[in-house]
Order: sequence, then structure tokens, then C-alpha cells
Amino acid sequence: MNKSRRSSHVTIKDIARVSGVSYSTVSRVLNNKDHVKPEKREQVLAAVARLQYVVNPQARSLAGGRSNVIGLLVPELGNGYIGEVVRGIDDGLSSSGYDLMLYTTHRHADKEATYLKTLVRGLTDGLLLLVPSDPRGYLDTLRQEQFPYVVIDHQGFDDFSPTVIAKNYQAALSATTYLIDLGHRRIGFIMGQRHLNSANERFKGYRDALQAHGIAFEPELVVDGEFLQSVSYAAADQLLARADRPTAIFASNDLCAFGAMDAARNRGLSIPNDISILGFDDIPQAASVRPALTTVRQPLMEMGRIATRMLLDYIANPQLPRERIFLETELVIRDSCAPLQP
Amino acid sequence: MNKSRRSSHVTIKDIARVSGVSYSTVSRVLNNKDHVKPEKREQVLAAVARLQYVVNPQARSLAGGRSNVIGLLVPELGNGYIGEVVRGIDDGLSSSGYDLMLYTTHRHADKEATYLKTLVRGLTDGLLLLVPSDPRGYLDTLRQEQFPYVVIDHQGFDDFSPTVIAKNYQAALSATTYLIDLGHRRIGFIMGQRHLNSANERFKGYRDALQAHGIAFEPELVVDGEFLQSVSYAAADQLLARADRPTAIFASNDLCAFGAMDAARNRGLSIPNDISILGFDDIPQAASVRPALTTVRQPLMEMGRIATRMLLDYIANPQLPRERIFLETELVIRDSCAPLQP
DNA sequence: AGTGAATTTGCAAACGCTTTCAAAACAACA
DNA sequence: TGTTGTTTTGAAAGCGTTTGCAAATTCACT
Repeated sequence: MNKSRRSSHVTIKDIARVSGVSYSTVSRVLNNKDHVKPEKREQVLAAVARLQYVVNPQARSLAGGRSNVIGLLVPELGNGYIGEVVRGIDDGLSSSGYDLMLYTTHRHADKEATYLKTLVRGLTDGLLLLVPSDPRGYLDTLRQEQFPYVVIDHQGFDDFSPTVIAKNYQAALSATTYLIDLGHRRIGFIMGQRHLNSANERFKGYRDALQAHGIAFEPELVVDGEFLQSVSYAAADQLLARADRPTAIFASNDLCAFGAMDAARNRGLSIPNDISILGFDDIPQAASVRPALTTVRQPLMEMGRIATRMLLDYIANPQLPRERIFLETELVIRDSCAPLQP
Repeated sequence: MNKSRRSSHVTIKDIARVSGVSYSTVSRVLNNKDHVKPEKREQVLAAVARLQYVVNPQARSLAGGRSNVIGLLVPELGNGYIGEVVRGIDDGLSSSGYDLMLYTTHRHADKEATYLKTLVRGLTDGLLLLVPSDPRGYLDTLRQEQFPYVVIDHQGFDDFSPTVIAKNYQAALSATTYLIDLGHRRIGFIMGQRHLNSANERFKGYRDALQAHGIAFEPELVVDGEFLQSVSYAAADQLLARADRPTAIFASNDLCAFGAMDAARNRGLSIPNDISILGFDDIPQAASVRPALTTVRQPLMEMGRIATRMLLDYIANPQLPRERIFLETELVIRDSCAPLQP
């Protein structure tokens, strides 16, 4: 059956026969190489059109050509943050002629390494790494093999990988400042996964903003949310249980903010009157939650789009210098933060 | 560079040499074929482990083996509905040894057809079609070539394609009945994209429920939302502008429901006191929106998971009879519907 | 027309694997 | 021990491309 399927397809030889040239010439035409007479090129192209020929990507890449697919390694699906970035990637890829191979690692670092081997093995022409868990194991391989790749939301494990990432520190700094300007002095912080650089950068921004305004940093106001809604719920609840509970909470991402909102509501606190809550990322849900979440907008789609473009550029021109791009964020003011009630 | 990358990899011949057998034997071991002495098998396996060999999928599939990748055709990304299904697919694929190739058609029917050709060309072993726009053009090809595929949320263009889809009619029927049981008599309906079967099925369910309770069907209460939030906003607004506005709205999907919620809020109507709103799908946002959306839960992940399993089964055993699976839905009662206020 | 250089072409050898076929090895039996 | 049948093995032929190399053609000059 497989056999019959294959044999029914037209190959490079078929079109060579039909157009009266050798199949190497056909290959040249197909790959837009020099040294083929315009006249023959025409013939070949005509045959291609007539027989509805499509290349066999496998054969092409086996023979040393490009595979025209790029690989995307994501930790998981179904998280607004990742979904947005993937959309950007998809967008960047559209009309590039490249296909997308999706790998979900589900936070298994070992899986990442295994996948990588296959991917580099010729399956893909380049790699997009989205918040890789622990890339130290294979990043060197990638570099040595000169394999094109771009890291999105790079977590500071090296300083040579081409990267696109948002300015986490500055964003957190100005978000916290916004809360301070609203009059808040006791500001809780829900920390993200501590092993991630972005979490730490945001935390630093938070602390520095406090300091800049002469507000003492209180370690008790910092709880761990691990970038997860459920964990953050408990963490926020703990914060809100205090006699001297904060009047505002800065959550390390929107999911954490949602957890905090749930906790607040559950304690009968009104948002933003009793407590202001501020998120990070601006995933789609942030706008549809009630009250709508005030949050730091990371240009997620943009990040995906830019990373893709960088990658395609590297593939096309391996000599290009590796860039590290830091994107601006934007504070999106909605309804979850209010001036401190006197 | 490409060259050097490749040559550095260990191939089937390397491990043949190391383990002292012919490379055909290695191939047999790798593919778990019969007729190889346990002893040699051991040797080979040992060499594989020692040299960290990984097969080259391209070569394998070129040679007539399987490619171990399945293709997924989706109309677009970044829509909660699709995201959930994809999660299910990813889940179904995990530990199956299959990789996922993602194709976004952005609702371009012609794109679908083109992609398909390449995909069937040996790039993939099977295909998952998610709400395909207009598959009539290529479905026959697929069938003729006996290419394994499964349609998710099939829209009624044929009755032979293997499918998994939710029971839209029954779901809409009981959802509407729920509203009626709450005392509502004037129930608005936001219609989905009319060319999609699921939209029509839901509409039928709505109408039949009314009829079953002796409520006259009023065409003016039906507006078009096209499964989009923005369009539904306008549509719902039109509904709510009426002097005899409905006391409940059944939206064809959650996105439409969100649009309706926005419209209601915008008119100062309280949900669910002034107006009840009911959705369809139960995408993640439905739970986080306020008030939380009462909606029909389609088992989206489950659909993805089941479709994937079916597909893998077909690939493994092409003789399997093609099934069409209809999944139960569930009414998830949250806070957006209330008994009719007297 | 003749020469050398430049351009265009085709042949053949990969690429890494699967699979057919026939030979080799083994086992079982008379 | 010779025959036959069965299992295991290896050699070789692809799979559909790309590409290096050499042959063939074309071109620009004498």
C-alpha cells in the first residue's frame, strides 16, 4: 500500500523525462541554481506545473539540502502565554515556505535533550527554544554544530545564545512604581519559579522600586506562586490572612494574579477597593477576567514573530552575528488596581 | 558545514561495524523484526546505547518506512477552542513515538489542499484535520491513497470520514431546556458561522427545545455572531436594544457569550439578574470570566486525545473499520444564568 | 576556421535507511 | 550421514534528492 502510494507520485525523473533534460538539471531549476539555460528552465517549469510535481522533502534533506522545517520546543501547551508566542511564530513563518514541527517537553529536561538530537539530525533546519528548562546540556552541541537556533525568553544560562526577551526588570520596576504612585505602601509580591531568570528580574524590579521610594522591603510580603494559578491562590491567601495584609499585590504573571483574585474574592475582599492586583504578561484572559486585570504587557506575539525572523535570517545566512533583543513592555491599566483607600 | 554536521553522526553502519553484524541486521533489530538471534540483538542494542545512536527519520521514511510524524491541520491558533483540542492531541501523542507537524491554514481552503499534497507525500504517516474549511477537494485523494486521517469536529460534508465530534444537537437542546426550566421564555440565540454544521446543529437544538415547550420561535431573537467575540458583541447589543429584549441569551460558543456579556455590561445590565447568558465549549476563559460562564462543556481535550488514538490505530492497522465517534457534552453551571426574575 | 575560456549539461556517487532475495547456518528427521 | 525444512544472515537494490566532476556545448576572440 505504501508502495503503491509512492509509485503513483511524480518524481524529479518523471519531469526530467517529460521535459527532455537530465534530472540534475531539473534539480537545478527547482533550486534556482545558476547555469541553466532560460529556455530549458521554462520547459522544466512547464512540466512541473503540468504534472503537479511537489518535491519530496525527505529525499531533499537526506541528500544534504534543506528540510524546510523549523522545530519549536515548548515546555507545554495550553497556557495563554505560550499560545500567544506560538501565534507570533506561526505568523512569522507564514509565507516563508517553512513548516513547523512542534515538540512539547512537558518540563522534562531529559526529553529536551533527546528531541534535540533528532531535530538536529537533519529533521529541521533551525530551532526555536521557548523558555527552555535546562538547555545547558545541549546548547553547546547546538553551537558546535553551528546549528541555527533562537531562544525566546532566555533565562540567563549563558550570554551567547541569540535571544529575544522582554525587559523584565524595567517592567517590574515601573509596574511597582505605578502601585506606589497610587499610594500603596504595603505591596505583596507573588514570586514566579525561582529558577527562572525572568522571575528573579521581576523580583529585583519590585524591590528596587520599593527602595527607590524609601519603602522598606519586607520579606514576609513575598510568597511563592511558581507561575501557577493554584499555587498562587494559596500563596495569596496566606498574604491576605495577615493582620497587616498588603493593600496591593504584584503577581509575577497573570496566572498568579488570577490566583490572587480568587483568594481575595474568597475572603470577601473587593478588587480593587480593598486590594489592588497587578499581573504580568497580558495573556488574553487578562482582559476578560473581572475586574479586568491591570498588567504588564509583554509583546508575546511580537516576540515569537521576531525570533522567527531572526532564525530564518540565520538559516539563510549563517554568518550573521548573533543578536540579543530586549523588547519594551507596556503597562496596561485596567480595573484591578485603584488608589489606596484612605 | 552541513556536510561536517552530518558526517559527525553515527549511522546504522557504524553500529553494524561495532557490533560485528551486517547493517541489515541492525536495521532489523531497530525495527523489532523477527529472525534475529537474541544474542546478536543484544550486541546491537549495546552498541546503539554506547554510541548514542538515533535513527535518521528522513532516511527511514525515504526508504519506505514510517516517518513517525503525524500532521495536524488547524484553521488558526490562539483561539481557546483549538488550543484545548491541540492539548489533547499532544497528550495522545505523548510517549507514542510520534512527532507533530503543525499546519495553520488561516482559513485558506487552497492552502489546505496544497499542504495536503506535501504531507501525504511521505512527510507524515497520518493526518488530523481540525474543523477543516473545505476538505471536499482533497478528501477523495486521501481516501484513494488510503492515507490514514481523522477529522475532528467534522462539519458534515461527507459521511465516510472517520470523525470525533460532540453531540451538538443534544447539547443545545438540553442547554436551552435548562434556560426554559429557569423560567425564561424569551431566549435570544447568537448563531455561529452558518456554513458550519455544528452551528446549525446547535441552532436546531435551540429551536426544538423551544418547540417542545410550546414556546413560539421568534426569528428576531436570532442574530449572527459568526463564532467571533466582536461580531457577537454587536449582535447581542442589537438584541438587548429591543423593547422586548430577551431575558436570556444562548450563545453558539463561549466567545460569542463573552461578546454578549460585554454588550450587557455596557448597557448597565447585570448578569445574571437582568439577563442570563449561556455559552458553548467551555474554553478555559469561561471559568475565569466574571461572572463565571455557564456553558456547555465540549470535551475538547478528550476529542483531541481520542482522535489521536484513532489515528494511531489506523496507522498501525489500516484494515480497521473507520469509526465516527460522537461524544457526550455536559452542562457546566456557573454564575451567568439565573431563574427568571419575576 | 581555430583556439581557449566560460557556460551548460549529464553521469554517478552519495545521503541513511528498509526490504527483497538468495545464501548460509542450523535443526530435525529418516 | 544425508535430506529436507526452517531460521538467521548479508549483499544489494532501491527510496528521491543534491552535488562534484567531467564531458559537451557555447562564446568571444584571433
